[in-house]
Amino acid sequence: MVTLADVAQHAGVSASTVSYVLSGKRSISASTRERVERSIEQLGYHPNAGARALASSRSNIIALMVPLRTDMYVPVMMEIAIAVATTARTFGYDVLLLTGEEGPAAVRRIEGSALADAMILMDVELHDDRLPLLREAGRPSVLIGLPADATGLSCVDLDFAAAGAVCADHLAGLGHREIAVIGEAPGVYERLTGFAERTLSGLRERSGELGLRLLHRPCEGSYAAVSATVGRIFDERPGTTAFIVQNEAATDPLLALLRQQRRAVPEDISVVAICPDQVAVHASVPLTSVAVPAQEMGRHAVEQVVAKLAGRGTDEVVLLRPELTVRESAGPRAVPGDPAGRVS
Amino acid sequence: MVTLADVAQHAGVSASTVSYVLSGKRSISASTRERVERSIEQLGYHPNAGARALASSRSNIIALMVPLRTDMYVPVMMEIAIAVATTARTFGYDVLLLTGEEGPAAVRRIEGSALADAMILMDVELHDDRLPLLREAGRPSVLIGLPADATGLSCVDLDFAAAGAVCADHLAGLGHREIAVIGEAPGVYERLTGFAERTLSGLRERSGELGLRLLHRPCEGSYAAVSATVGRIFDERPGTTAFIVQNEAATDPLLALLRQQRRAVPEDISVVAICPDQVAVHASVPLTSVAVPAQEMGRHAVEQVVAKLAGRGTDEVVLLRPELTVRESAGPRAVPGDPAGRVS
DNA sequence: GGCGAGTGTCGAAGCGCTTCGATCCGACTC
DNA sequence: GAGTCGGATCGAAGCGCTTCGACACTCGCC
Repeated sequence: MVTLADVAQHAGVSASTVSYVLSGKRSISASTRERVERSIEQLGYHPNAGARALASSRSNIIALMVPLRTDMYVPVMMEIAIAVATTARTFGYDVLLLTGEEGPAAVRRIEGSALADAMILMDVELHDDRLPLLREAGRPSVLIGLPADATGLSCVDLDFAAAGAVCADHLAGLGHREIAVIGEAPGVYERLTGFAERTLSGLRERSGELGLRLLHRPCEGSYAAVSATVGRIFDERPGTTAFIVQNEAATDPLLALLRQQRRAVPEDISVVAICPDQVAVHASVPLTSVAVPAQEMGRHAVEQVVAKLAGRGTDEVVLLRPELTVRESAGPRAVPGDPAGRVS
Repeated sequence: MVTLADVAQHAGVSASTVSYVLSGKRSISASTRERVERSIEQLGYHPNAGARALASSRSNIIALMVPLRTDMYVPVMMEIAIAVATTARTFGYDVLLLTGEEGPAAVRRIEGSALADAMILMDVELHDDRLPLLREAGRPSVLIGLPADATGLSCVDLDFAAAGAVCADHLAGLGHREIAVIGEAPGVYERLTGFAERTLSGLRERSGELGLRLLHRPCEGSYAAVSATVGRIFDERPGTTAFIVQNEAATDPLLALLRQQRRAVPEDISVVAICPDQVAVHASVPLTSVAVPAQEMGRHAVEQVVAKLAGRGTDEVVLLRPELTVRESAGPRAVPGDPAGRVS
């Protein structure tokens, strides 16, 4: 293995000079720098990560805690994780993948072992047991999600309340008055991750202002569950003309069901989804949707954590503005006896 | 930060003794061990990862290279990644998440910097440019997937050829003679990852033996694409009575389409999928399927890499035996004019 | 022509751990 | 009771890097 000393010898300088060439922390004459760089190149030198971490007490690693479960909103998680990894690389950081399994112990372990310089947590619950540890930790951290109490913490998330409001606005603008909300699986609400509730409260508030009738039902993503839920919704509110879906897995079954029931989308029933663009685009009817900006969240989290590591940056809650993209699944409310209402 | 020296002082022993308690590499009297362990506990000591890596030249980190793209077979990838992370922890390893973006450079970087002790590569292509580097690397590696030339490398993968054969067997056993195969997106074949081709060749071979007629069509996962593909299939082979689907994203659209065309599954048309169990279970008709054992592959890869790190274990290609689970989507072929054929 | 201010480079002291002898001591043998 | 063996512990030497203070040298200036 090639070491700093090898490079120094090859370039005819001292080890510290090579180090300064690498870090840029002191000025080095152009000629020396070039010589050193050539030697590095020729010898194929890579600094030893362990030695560097030990000497500098910075590992250039960011820990990313992903949820253990692989059943829910997987594509979003994956997209965030990959965005985190690629963005981190552009700042010279690598990413350590931790699963939620270890819970708070993982935070302690990372903190204690100096394995990572900072942490990014996904899938944060409202009252997450890791939060107290993070607050008193010596290392920066950023949450993707929004806990009940965010004081002393940095967070990045979609403004789900605003997302709910945007959906309500859009459907109200199209003339809809009775709206059904197909939510995440009951388990998501039980785990108190918050985002589903925030959507709902934004939705409820705006619906109140706009005079919409809202019916909310949590729902598993399976075809059977969606079928049962939709059945109950139409039983309870036969006048329902629009759905808002916040459940990646439920979109396809919902569209399939409506088709089967000979309810045309968007002519008879409008559907607005809150989901990644990818899901919206690939649906059997391209979905008018509010995007969950997974990549942007990942990128943002890294940028914030890197800023903190650089001494810049403070604790702040960043809620990304939701953007509704009009596709084909939502149209004006069909007015009974008015065929014009069925023109898209 | 608490150091080894702090623990040693607190326990009234030398630093090396503490180290040996931790590593178990020399025998330590029970009383000393207990004293040291109590001190570790009380002080909340965690060994510094960098120092440990430097001194021992082992980082206790396994690098995992995941594909960059987030459009294809995402759930499988995520499941593998999480299985790798959790399994690695049980062996005392952490996982470094690398994206395919860097390509061969990442292999060199990890190798040179000693950031990780070993590598696991996902989404390996038939002629992957990383393979030569891995062969001459000083660190063990395991591929999830199967390249064209696996000499000098360890691989774990599902035996896709056998999976294809199992599907053919099952459908033949139910009396089907004309079978259509809906494959992965054309991009998957172009990238030459191999698994799709292996399925196909297994399928073709067994079909030949059994006298089945096979029609294979690559297909994007979108509803529109599946619709077009299925249309063409029925045009070309009106006698088709069964589908084999190897494309997670296409299963739902396929079932929706068949329903729309009033072809009942499994009464009129049988469907067998090659996909993760989760997808099969959640489909609108629970799918008879050959599982892609994501977790098992991840676990296996880690176990193999750990064995190699321990000096045990050799280069070997492990092809997991496919298992077909009978659910509800495949039944006996409907014999024209024989209503009994429609009894499941 | 000597002084201060830069500028570029070097040496050495660690960072916290592992690991290799070396040492110590009690138990056992003949 | 001297000799031997082996288990338990210690000391010290690094691992490869960063970083601080020191040093040498150049330059412009009064």
